Amino acid sequence: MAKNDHISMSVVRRLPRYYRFLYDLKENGVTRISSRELSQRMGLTASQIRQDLNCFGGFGQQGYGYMVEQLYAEIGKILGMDRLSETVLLGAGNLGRAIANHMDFEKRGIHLAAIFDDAPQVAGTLVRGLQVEPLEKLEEICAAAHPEVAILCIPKEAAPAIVERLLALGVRGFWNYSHYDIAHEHPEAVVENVHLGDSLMTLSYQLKQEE
Amino acid sequence: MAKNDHISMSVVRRLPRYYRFLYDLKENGVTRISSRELSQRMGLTASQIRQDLNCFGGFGQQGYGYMVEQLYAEIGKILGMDRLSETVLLGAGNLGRAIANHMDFEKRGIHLAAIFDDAPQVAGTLVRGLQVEPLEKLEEICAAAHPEVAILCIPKEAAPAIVERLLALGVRGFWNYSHYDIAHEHPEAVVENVHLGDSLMTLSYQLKQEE
DNA sequence: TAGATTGTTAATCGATTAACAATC
DNA sequence: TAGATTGTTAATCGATTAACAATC
Repeated sequence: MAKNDHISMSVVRRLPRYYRFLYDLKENGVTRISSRELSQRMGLTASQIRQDLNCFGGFGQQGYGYMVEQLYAEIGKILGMDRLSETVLLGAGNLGRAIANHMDFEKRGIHLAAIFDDAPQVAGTLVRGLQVEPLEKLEEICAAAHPEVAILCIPKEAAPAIVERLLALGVRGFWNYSHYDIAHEHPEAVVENVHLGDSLMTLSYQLKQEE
Repeated sequence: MAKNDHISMSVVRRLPRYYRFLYDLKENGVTRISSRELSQRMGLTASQIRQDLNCFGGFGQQGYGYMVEQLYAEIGKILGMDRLSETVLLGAGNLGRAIANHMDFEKRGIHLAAIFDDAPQVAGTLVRGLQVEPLEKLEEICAAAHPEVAILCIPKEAAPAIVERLLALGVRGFWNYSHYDIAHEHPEAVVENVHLGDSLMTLSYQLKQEE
């Protein structure tokens, strides 16, 4: 499918946004769109949109534009939304429970198979219909579910040991809310960090500049 | 304080990570560090660290390195961690409540003054010691608290009207978990988007590439 | 066909890395 | 002083924008 084998992360990080805009266009009954009109709606240049899309193939039609539904489907495939990755969630504190309940996992290519936490307040409770399991059952449950993704909503201190166990169980990707630097310690892992505190501090910086 | 008046967002987004690493070094009793050693710990180049820091001033000492505690304090000041921004949270669903309970707001320069939600399940309940207020009290409460930041944990459809009201009340910065494109609609606002679904989709993309 | 818009190459801009003189 | 390491300039690399030929 890919025209080039290496696509820069700058491009990849724009794909989900294209995907969302195209979904909205589709829902609003728009069937075709030019790079120029999409660029105006998204606040990008038309040139960038055409460059981005052409990393993956010629999805448009010269003189005409892009078919919204087809382009939406193509980007979905590129992002891997045409299958579900088995996934386990580590940590059922405030954040872990909110992620479990809030995310549209199936629409994001994820199937949540199990949730783990040792804390007595949550152990055994139901979260999104799943019983929170103790960590000692990690190996047993993962041997059956074969997760390739783990979501880490655990404290930094707990992360190193759990990451080791998950890697040994075949987990390849981490959606990492902890401050443990998985990518640096395990270069073979695929890591997407979500550092909410960092994001908030960046907002603070920008506010300060405006004064 | 700033040497240059415009600092690129590429640099700014690295600052919170420096801040975290320096905090850990400080906690571990490290008093000074060279750009080379920090670069090895963080997985950056020494050159980039020196370039980044020099956007804001000469914090190091030639032949010696950087004083950890001093550098930590300087970056904190640059990020605005030396004061608290009054902040309101909109939306006390799964995500809003988790954000309220989970974030170390005070350590991130934020004071959470009020939480708003109209849903009957949460209206009037206590979240992080604050009573969830109905949206009709937004103007009254903001007139007293003068928030400059709003955290949006509300659905996309609810966002446009609420953003208008918040801007009219003097809010300048938005920590935006919704899919409403504030920055595009209101170029004068400072916006930091947190699009968790987008982040998860980029993880999915990266996993797919590895196969 | 004429008009429109893509796909793609070339030009520009910005960010990162390398090199080294300044200096502690 | 000699050694180390910064601050800063220059070189490289990568990403974005502009331009235009291809083509629907």
